[in-house]
Order: sequence, then C-alpha cells, then structure tokens
Amino acid sequence: MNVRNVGENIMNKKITIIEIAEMAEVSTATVSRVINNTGKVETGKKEKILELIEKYDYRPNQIAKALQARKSNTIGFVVPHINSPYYAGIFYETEIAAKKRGYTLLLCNSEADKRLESNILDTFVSANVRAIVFMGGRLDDMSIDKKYINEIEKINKKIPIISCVDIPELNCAQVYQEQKISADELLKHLSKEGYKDIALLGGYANIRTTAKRRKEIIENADRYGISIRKDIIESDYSVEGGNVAMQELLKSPQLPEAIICINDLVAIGALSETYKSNVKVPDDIAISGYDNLDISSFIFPGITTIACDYKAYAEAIVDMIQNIDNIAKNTRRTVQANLIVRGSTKRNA
Amino acid sequence: MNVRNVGENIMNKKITIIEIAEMAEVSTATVSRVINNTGKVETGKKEKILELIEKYDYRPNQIAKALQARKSNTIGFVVPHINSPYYAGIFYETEIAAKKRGYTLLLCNSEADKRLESNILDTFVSANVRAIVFMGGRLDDMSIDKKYINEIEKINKKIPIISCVDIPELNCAQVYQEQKISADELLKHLSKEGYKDIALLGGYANIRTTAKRRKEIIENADRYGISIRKDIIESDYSVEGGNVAMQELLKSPQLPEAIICINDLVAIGALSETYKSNVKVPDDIAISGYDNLDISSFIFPGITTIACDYKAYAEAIVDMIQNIDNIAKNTRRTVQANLIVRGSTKRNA
DNA sequence: TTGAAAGCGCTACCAT
DNA sequence: ATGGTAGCGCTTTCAA
Repeated sequence: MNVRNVGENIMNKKITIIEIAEMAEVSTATVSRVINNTGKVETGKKEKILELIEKYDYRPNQIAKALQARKSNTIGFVVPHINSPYYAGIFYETEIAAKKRGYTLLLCNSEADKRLESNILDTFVSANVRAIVFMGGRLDDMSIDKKYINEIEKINKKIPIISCVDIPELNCAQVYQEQKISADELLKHLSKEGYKDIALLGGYANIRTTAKRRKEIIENADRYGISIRKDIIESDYSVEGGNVAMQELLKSPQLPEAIICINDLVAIGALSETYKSNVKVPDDIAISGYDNLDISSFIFPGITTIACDYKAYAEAIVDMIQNIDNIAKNTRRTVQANLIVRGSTKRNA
Repeated sequence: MNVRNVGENIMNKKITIIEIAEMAEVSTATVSRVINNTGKVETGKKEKILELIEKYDYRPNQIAKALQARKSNTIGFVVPHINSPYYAGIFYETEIAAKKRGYTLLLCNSEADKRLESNILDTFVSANVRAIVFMGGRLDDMSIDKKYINEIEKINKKIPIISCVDIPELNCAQVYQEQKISADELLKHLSKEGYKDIALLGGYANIRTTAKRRKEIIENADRYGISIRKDIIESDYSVEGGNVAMQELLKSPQLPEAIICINDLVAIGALSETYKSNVKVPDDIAISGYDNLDISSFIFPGITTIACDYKAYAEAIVDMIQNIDNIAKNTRRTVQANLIVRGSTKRNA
C-alpha cells in the first residue's frame, strides 16, 4: 500500500515556476526575475509573486536550473575514509566554507580502492559537479603511473580537480600543507628538550605525504644536533597501527629518546603501549604526532603535534574552486602547519 | 587569463547524446536505448554507439536525466558535525551501502544551528534529493515544539525524511538503536564483575538519545543489585567533556565503583583524567562507554562499550530509502546494539 | 516593464 | 527495430 501517495493535494506537490506565474497572472520570465533579482519588476506584481512563493513554499528546482545553466553548485569530494578524523576535519571545514558561498558537497569514500575511485570520478563527471576535491587514495601513492596521470588530467579538462596531495608531475590545481618550517619547529623543540636520539614511527614510504614528512625531518635533523634512526618501523595510519609499531619498537635493545609518529592516531596508539609496558612519557620516551586531532589535546599526556590548520586548508580549497576559471591549471597553494607543544614531549610539564 | 578555455577541442568538451546520435547516424532515442538497455537495438548500431561512447568518453548528464525523470539519485544527509566520529561512522557505512545501489550522498553539517539546519533542508528540497537522512541536531532535543514538528512533516510530504532519533510524536520514517537489551547486558556484566555503586557521566538530560540511554540503565539497575547514583555529572559529548566531568567526579568524597559514560569519547576523556590522578582503571574505578569507536579498542585499557553496529544501521537506512514508497509513513526500525567487554571494566583482564 | 519561446540533455510515447 | 518529438523546470534572449 502506497501511503505516501494517498490524499495528496497541491500543498504537498512540488510546485513549479509555471504555477506561480499562472497564479500571479504573469509570465514565468517575470517570476524568474523576482526570484533572481534580475531586471525590474513592477512592485505590485513583485509583491504578489513573493506572497505566492511564500504561501506555497515554492523552491526553484535546482536541477532544472543547473541543466539550463550548464553548471551546478555541487562540489565532489573524495576521501579514502571519512571516518578517519583527519579527512573528517578537512571535509567539515570545507563544507562550512563552501556552504557560505552557496555550494553543496557530495562526499564519496574511495576506500583506497582503484576501481571504486574511478567510478566515483565518473559519477562526479556525470553529476556535473563544479569541481572535484581529491584527498588521499591512489593520488597519494608514489607508484602512480603515466596512465593514471592521464586519467586525472583528462577529467581535469572537463571538470577542475583540486588535488590535496603535492604531485609535481600532475598538471592540476593543488592545495597541500607545508612541511619544512613545521619540521624545523619540531626538531628545534625536541632538541631544546634534550631529545637527540629519535626514531620515526608509522606510515609507509611509498605514500607521498609520508615520504615528504620524513624527508623534511631527516634532512634537517643535523642542524639541531639530532640523529634520526635509520630503521623506520612502518605501520598503517591508525591507532592500531601505532600499537603494533610501538610493540615492535619496545623490543629494541635501546629505546630512542623520542619518537616522531606519522600522525596523531599512531601517536595515540604508541602512547597506549607505553602504559601497558610501564614506560613513562615523556621521561622515558617522548612522542609527537601530526594533524592535531581534537582528541590529542585531551588525552593524557597531551600529544605534541604538527598541527593542520583545518580552517585555512578549507578556505584555500574553496577559494581555489571559486577562482578556478581565472587561475593557471597547475596552480599550487600551500597551507602553513605549525607546532603545538604538549605534555608528551615536555619533560617539566 | 583564462587558461582553462584555451585550446579546447571536442575531446575536452562535454559531449551529449545528440552528438553521439549524429555520429552514429541514429536518433537520440536509439542511443538512449543502448545506454539504458531498454528496448531492442540492432547489433551493428549498438556496437557503433558503444564505440563512440567509449571513444569520446561520453557520460550521460545526470542532471538532465534527473530533470526528466523528476527524481534524482542523490540522498541528503544531515549531521551536526561530521568530524564527530560517531556520525562519521554512520555516514561512512551509509555512503558505502548507498553507493552499491546507485545513490550519491550530499553531506551537510548543521552545526546544531537552528537556522542552518533549516537552510540545509531547503537546499535538499531544491536539490530534489531522493530522501533526507537526519541525525542529531534539533531533532535530538526534547524541547522541539509543534512548530518544528510541522516544519519537518511538511517537508516529509514532498521528500521522505528518515529520522535517526526516536521521536514518537513525529510522523516520519525512523531508524534508531535499541537501548534496552544492551543496557541489560552492560548491567549484568558490571554486576558480575562486582561493580554495584555506579555513576552516570556526561551528556545532557534534554537530549533524547541521552535520556533514553539513561532511562534504560536506571530502570533496570535494580534487577542486578546495582544502585545508580542520583547525581549525574553532565557534559558535552567530547573527550574534553569527559575530562571536565571526570575532574568533577574525582572530587567526590567517595568514588563510585564504576562509571557509565554517555559515549566513548567521554569515556576516553574520563580515562585520561584517571591517569593524571593516579586512579587505577578498572581496579579503583571501572569505565564504560557507548558507540564502539575504533579507538576504543586500541587505547589502554580498552573501553568496554555498548557498540553501535554501524553496518547494520547503514543498511537499515538505505533499505528504508529503497522502499520508501511502499512503507507506511511512520515506519520504525531499530538496530541492535550489543555489549563489548574490554579491559576498562574487567578486573582480571 | 513584460512576455513568448527557444533550448539545456535526456527519456518516453507514439508512429512507422 | 527505429525515429520524431514533447516535455521535465528553468533562464534568457528578443520583441513589443
């Protein structure tokens, strides 16, 4: 039994501009003019139209509008997993910033799956989105080949793509975080606190973002009298990854004085292991992360982290979309990251 | 300088069904038939059309399709904050389940703001979404009035709304978690472990979901010889909320034997405070939460929790949308929650 | 200041 | 099996 279709009257049906026009005894053109504030309309008619719109709760059909305008106000957003707090943080701020400028966001999880990712891009092309924002996934993999680059660039010819990974060989708009200055800040801080023997923990070398973070740390450690251990215990980017990697590290004959984890989740996972093993943070070992998740400041001890400026990141993305038609195709924009020191690396906290 | 528009050729332009038809020397109707597999088409023509589609990377314009079909494959999803892991978890699974059935999801953060929330609903109505899934926000507030109910029900006449909060007086489809059985499980477990003096921590009484959780605990405690403290220290639903509430609780002349936190984030916040104060979990005090966030099983000790079955929840939502035209308007569906015991409440862990 | 009508890309109906 | 065409709801000329 179709309950929904029983007893519908005009109030329940979606009303169109035609009906408003008929009731106001004007043309649809006139109604369109008052809706969009384009062109003059006699006050009396205008009022009547506005009244009708109010009375019947009329909303212009954005689909029809998008069809005729040949462009929509929808932005496609791809992340591997929205339940990963870093991506959720970026998306959250982006949605808020975009909403202010009249955009609505489609969100898809690529699940780091190649085929899925392609399907999503197809979907976004079909949906005629205004732009596609692309985080993680294949993009973040060092091993992407010319074929993949071509696939992306081909789409980019039809629909602007914003990559949130720094890929020099990819010709599309890119927004990503600066790593050099913040790495310096972290090294300087750790050095000042007396941590000189440091290990890196978590992440995979073939992930661009990871490689970049590691590179900046390794290349600049010398200047602060810090030595970075050659062996990096790798792991995925989750708390569990941090657990596993830290269990491994704790087997070392000689613990490092500090560990720089690839992100806050891994840092939290590592921290948890120290509790199990009765290792004291930061006295026995200091721990730092990246991203500055909410939780990082509220657990004990707080996690020192290279913070992502989520708001600035989101603004940069939306701004780029806003101006996409007036900028060079390969425009790059970086967002500043900055160090936040907390108990996990402060001996006299 | 508009770089994007320089040197475009036919490969870069979005191609339409008309062009495919012309090149294949058939009518658009025929092309449409092969695209949608509706009606017979001569094999030769079919192949030629398919070739052309491949060659020019043609994708049907979903906007035009949606306009003519008078319905889209888009679902609107409203949450207060997608960077809250519980909502992110539900959304994540819903997007995956929905994608399998050809839906794409629009996601908006209501930021628990009344005006914003209304705007979002307007946006979704304008966007002609197939259904609107609604979590938290005003919906979850006890104090919603008849006016609000009317607003929602009015929209529900045009577009199916799925409420993820149990609201008896609201006439729309609803999907929410069962609380009774899982409360029983938790009480039974705590009782068996010897925790009889228990306090509730976090949340606000005027939030429906919170009130329901508390009610099921309070009403069933007796049966397990458990006494629930009358005073509930309230807080928001974050780790920080857990910090603040726990600091307050730790001032009590006599600590309870266990605390049931309103969610895992609050539980984690509470746990962190115990580290600061050198209170042992679970020996001095046991801690449990709700939701079963990923992190809850990987910190130390693991957090005992009443787990949300995210996948089942998502399936229920998408299933409801799929069948929305064939079910009664006020259809309710519940998702089973179940207890997961971890170190935070297990004395001999 | 206003309206008639073309057209956005697609599907579905009606002919053939 | 195939094509012509109306029409989805809207905006935007072009005339008046």
